[in-house]
This record gives sequence, structure tokens and C-alpha cells, in this order.
Amino acid sequence: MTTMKEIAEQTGVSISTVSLVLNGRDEGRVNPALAKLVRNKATELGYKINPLARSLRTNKTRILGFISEEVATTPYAGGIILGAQDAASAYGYMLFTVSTDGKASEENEIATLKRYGVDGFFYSKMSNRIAHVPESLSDYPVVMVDATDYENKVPSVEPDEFMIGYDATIRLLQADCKRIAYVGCAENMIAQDGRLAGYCTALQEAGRAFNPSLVCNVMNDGPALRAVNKLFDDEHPDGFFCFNDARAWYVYECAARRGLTVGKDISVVGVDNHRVFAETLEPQLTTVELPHYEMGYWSACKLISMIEGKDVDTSSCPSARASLPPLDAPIPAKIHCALLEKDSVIS
Amino acid sequence: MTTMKEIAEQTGVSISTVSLVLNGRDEGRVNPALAKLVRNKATELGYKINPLARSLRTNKTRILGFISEEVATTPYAGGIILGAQDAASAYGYMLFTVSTDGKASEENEIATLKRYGVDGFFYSKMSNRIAHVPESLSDYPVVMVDATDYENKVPSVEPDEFMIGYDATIRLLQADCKRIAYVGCAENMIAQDGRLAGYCTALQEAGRAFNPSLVCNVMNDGPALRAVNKLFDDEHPDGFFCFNDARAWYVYECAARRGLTVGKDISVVGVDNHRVFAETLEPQLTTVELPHYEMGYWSACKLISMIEGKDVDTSSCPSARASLPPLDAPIPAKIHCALLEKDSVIS
DNA sequence: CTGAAAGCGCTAACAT
DNA sequence: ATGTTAGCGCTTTCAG
Repeated sequence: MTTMKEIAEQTGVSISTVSLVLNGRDEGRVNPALAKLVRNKATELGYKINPLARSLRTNKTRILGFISEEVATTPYAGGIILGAQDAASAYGYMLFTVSTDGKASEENEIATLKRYGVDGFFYSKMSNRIAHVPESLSDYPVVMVDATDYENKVPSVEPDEFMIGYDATIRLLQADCKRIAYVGCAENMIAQDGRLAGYCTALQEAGRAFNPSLVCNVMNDGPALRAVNKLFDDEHPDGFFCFNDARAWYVYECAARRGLTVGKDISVVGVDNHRVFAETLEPQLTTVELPHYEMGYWSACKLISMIEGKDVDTSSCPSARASLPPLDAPIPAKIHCALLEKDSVIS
Repeated sequence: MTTMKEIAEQTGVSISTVSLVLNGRDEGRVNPALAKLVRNKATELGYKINPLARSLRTNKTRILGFISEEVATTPYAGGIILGAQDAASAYGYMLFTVSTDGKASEENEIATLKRYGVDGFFYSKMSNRIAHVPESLSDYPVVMVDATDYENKVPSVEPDEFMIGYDATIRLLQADCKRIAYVGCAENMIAQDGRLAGYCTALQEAGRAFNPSLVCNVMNDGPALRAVNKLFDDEHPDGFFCFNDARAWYVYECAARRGLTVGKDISVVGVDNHRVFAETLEPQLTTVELPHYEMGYWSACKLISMIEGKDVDTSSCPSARASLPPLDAPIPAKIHCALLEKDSVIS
């Protein structure tokens, strides 16, 4: 690893000059000829700055801390983190990702990240919900990912849940479904509320009466399958908007038991169906894709812009826009979901 | 952030003494009374060492680089990384995880990690195969995770693939299957070879002739389903050992089309079936679980022991051991897969 | 325009 | 047994 000192010695200038030049702060302060000399020597020697040494002096590490719970258990976390990493990398930042279980370990991880001098934090709950940002983060730049701050003090990047429900339902209406069911999540969370609201609105705009019996909110457990079975028996829906992977499976299973074919007898729109599911069975299914990668990417852009106190070029940030595929799109069709940026309420 | 200097001032000793004490190197070098004084002041002030400053001096960062391809696309990567993180954390290390696509980006990431002064690298391919470790890593401690070094120079931690095939087949033999098929992977890789070998050995030990027509190696694509269909029609197997999630689905799909019930008409043993699959359909399925978390954990222990040049306490390392569940185990039953540690060939 | 000097927080060889 | 000193590689006043 070549150092500034070596460059200084080999070019006959002082270290300070080298520093100035190599940080691009030489404009009108260093003789251009000298500057070029230094720059050449630097590339010749393959000089790379030592970020640790710089950090010690500047108190900026260009390291970002990504805090999430249960990274391990969701197949989508990877996408978010990858997006965040790519954006970070594009702006010369690195990511420390830590996953936590429970309050104590979270505070521990935060403390460790602080010791390493991270410049800011991502705070992520792997499923859009309202959450509290730990007090210990309050004096740092923070962006919430796939979650909303309970106190609205921290900006967030999350999917446009309303539009997910809306688009999915529109799609089922287009498919000429008469009795459209929503198989949702029994837990209270933004994703559930937003999607349900979108479902209702789409129905109402189409002049359909909202029928509560067609809504079946379940947990991801044993009773769920029975509940969906009951929905089939009681209401005979011909269209299903499913909260997620698991809920879509319940519908598939129930349909199979009744000899109903998805895509013929019933229509199904799911959210973010897992790859194995989609590829293997090639189901006659439309899926709303959550832009995980983009969510991570955008969050990172936001966090970096907060840290550096200036806007970052968001044109480089692939912010997914909502779009409905044409009705004759190849199956499985994908509906792209838009991202929502919630800014903090200045108080 | 309180510094050693502050502690020194407030206790009236020199910084060096504080450093000595706080690093536990005071035995017989510092007056025990003074040492206690320093320690108390440190806890009183909530002193935490500044790892960056230390690193600058020692050239050790206690940061580990985790290089993997396509972290985003596999739901299992998270488990491995989480395990590695936990072990790292237990020994006071942090993890920089980077994911790469393509040669160029890999070299880039490696260069960046080096600049940050990582002490060693994990090199991981998300599916047990033989791989080349980049030349640029050759002067660092490296552990391969879920892969084997082509040149056998780098130690690795990976699943015991042979035992996976062996145990799965034993299980099917126990279930009294007469015609046991293997739905494998057409790609050449350790996982495929090892599992097939285990399957063959188990059959032979049971006095069964190996029948190549019962082996159906497919890619994860369209033709796969047709191939499995053909297997059903031509060979009428009553037991299936499936390479992975996707392959198990082909079998499920074919069985469903023929009105066959898994767990009654046919038996299936899969590998590492995805959570959604297992929970939602509650299939009558036995699954061999790959210990991803443990694989990460063990790798980290190994890497750290290489870095520090001493054995780390592997008793703290949950190294999964193989075990067959009893035949009357609740369904879905899980077979735990053992990990294999391959040491480098000293040359 | 350029360089000398101080120092970020810590470690370690060397005196005392 | 304790303190002094000299850096690790870099940034940043402040003189010249």
C-alpha cells in the first residue's frame, strides 16, 4: 500500500501538497504542473487512500450501518441490502449490516456501529409497519426502510401499499371477475391497511359494493387454510387478491382440492411471489412485484444526501414506477409497484 | 466518546498505563491498585475503545470481508451470513459483506475491502461447488463457505453432501419404498455428485440394484417438468429423493396430476425446502435441512482462528451433526445434515 | 502557492 | 512498575 508520504518523497513535494491534490482541493492553490506530477505519480504507484487514517482525522468514515431484524428469515432482505450496497458503493460508502433479535442485542449492535464511527443508519423492519426508532439513534442521520417511523421524525422509503391493492384489484376487474376476495394479513400493519384500502377503492370506483365477507384476513398458520377453505365454500369467489406468497398458496391449495384451475375457473393476483413458486409451477398468476433492490438503493441515496447535506443525483436511483401489464401479457405477469418516500416532519 | 487520554488525566497516570490496563496486558507490569483505579474510571466513564485508531497502529482491524455472488437471489444466503456475523460478533469482529456479479466487480470489491484493512476473507458460492479463489486473495487468510477450492489450498466448510443422499435414501427405504427415484441437478457440482453417490451407496447397502432409469437429472426450467412426468410414466417410482425445493415441486405437481397423494401413494424426501412451502402446504414430506447458520458460524470460527493463529473454542460453534428422525416423527420430519470441514492441503 | 507542524486515538519500544 | 517518545496515514491550520 503506497502512502502519501511515498508520493511526496518521489515527487519532491510535501505531504500536504499531495493531500491537497489527491483530494481535488488544489484548484488555485497548487501549481497545476506540480499537481499533474503528483497525480501521475499516484496513478503510477496505484495509490489508494487509507480510509481508516482519514477517518481518524475527519471523524467521517463513509461507513453506513444497516440495522435489520431477522435478515436470515426473509428471502427479500437480500435484495434490499444489495440495493443499498450498490448505491453506497456508487458514492464511495461501505455497509456494515447487522441483524438483531430483541432490544438488548439491538442496543449492543448500535453501540458497536457507533464505535466504528458509522456516518448514518438504515433502520429496517422486514415488512412495512410502523416502528419506533431507538432513542440511541436520535443524533445520527437515519432512514427507515420498508417501515414508517411512529413519530414521523425519520424519513422512510417504502412500497406504495395502497397502489398495490388498487392495481391488483383493477387487474381482477379487468379479468371480469364478479366476486373478488381479499386474502389478507390478520396482523396490523401498513401493508395490510394500505392494500385493503386500495382493494376497497378500486371496487368502489368500479361501482361494486364492498362485501366484508369477501375479506379473509389470516395469520400464516394452521387455521389460515381452514379460513380460506370456508371463504371458498361460503362465498365462491372467482377472483383473489392475496397479501403475499403464503396467502396465495392457501388459495392454490383450496382451488386444487375443488378441481378449480387458476387462470380458468378463478383468477389470482399475488404479491411478491417467491421465485421458486413462480418458476416451478408457472402458475396462471399475476404478481405485484415489490422493488426490494430499488428500495435499498433509494434509501441509501437518501441517507447519503442527509449525511453530505446535499442532494444526490436521484436519476441514478432506479425508483420503480407503478405499471399495469397489458391484459394479454405473458403469464406470470408482473405488476410493478411504486415506491413511496415519506419525509420527516420537521419539528 | 471518552478517550484513553481523559482516563489518564482523571486518574493521574500516563496514557500508556491506561492502554496496558485496558488491553489486559497489565499482569505484573502495572501496580494492581492503579490498574483497578483505571478500570473503574473506564467503566465509570463508559469508555469504549476506538477501533479505527487502534487499527491504524496495529494493522489489524478486526473486520472480516464476506464475498459472495448473488446474495440477493437466494433465500439461504441470509442464514449463512447471520451465522458468520454472530460468530464474528462473539469474537469482537465485524463483517463487511459484499456481493459481486462478474469478475471485474469482484476485483473491485476485493480492492475496497483491502483498503479498509480487513483481516481475512470469506469466499462463498451459494451452492456447494468447486471454485477458484481469486489470485488477489492469496496473501490473506481465506475460508471458503459452501464451496471447495479447486486447488485445495483454502480450507472450506460445506455440507456433507454424501450423507444427505445417503440419509434421504435410507429414509425412503425405511418407508418401504420399492422403486426409489433421484430427481437431481443436471449441472455438475459437488452437491449433485455427493448426493447421487450417497443415494447409490444406500441402495447398494440395502441390496438394491442401482437403476439408472430411476435417476432424473434436470435443470430448473421448462423441460424439467416434462422429464419428471416421463419418469412417473416410465418407471412408476414410489419414492423420490429430490435435490432441492424446485425438484420437489416437480414431483408434487406430477403427483397431483395423477391423483397420487404424497405420504400415501408416494414418499418424498427433499432438501432444504423453503419455509413457505413447508408451512403452507404442510406436505407429507421429509426434508433434509442444510445448516446454513451453522455453516456461517463455523466458517467464521475457522477464519478467526487462522487470523489469530490459535484455535478458537469450537465448543461454542454449533456444528450440526447428522441425525435421522424416528420413523414416527411428526410430518414434516427434518433430517439434520452434518457439516464437513475440509482443510487446505499444505504445500 | 507551498511546507512545517500539530494532532486524530491508540500502541509499543525504550527509558527511567 | 511507570512514563516518555515516536509514530500509524492522513487532514488542516498557519506561516512563509
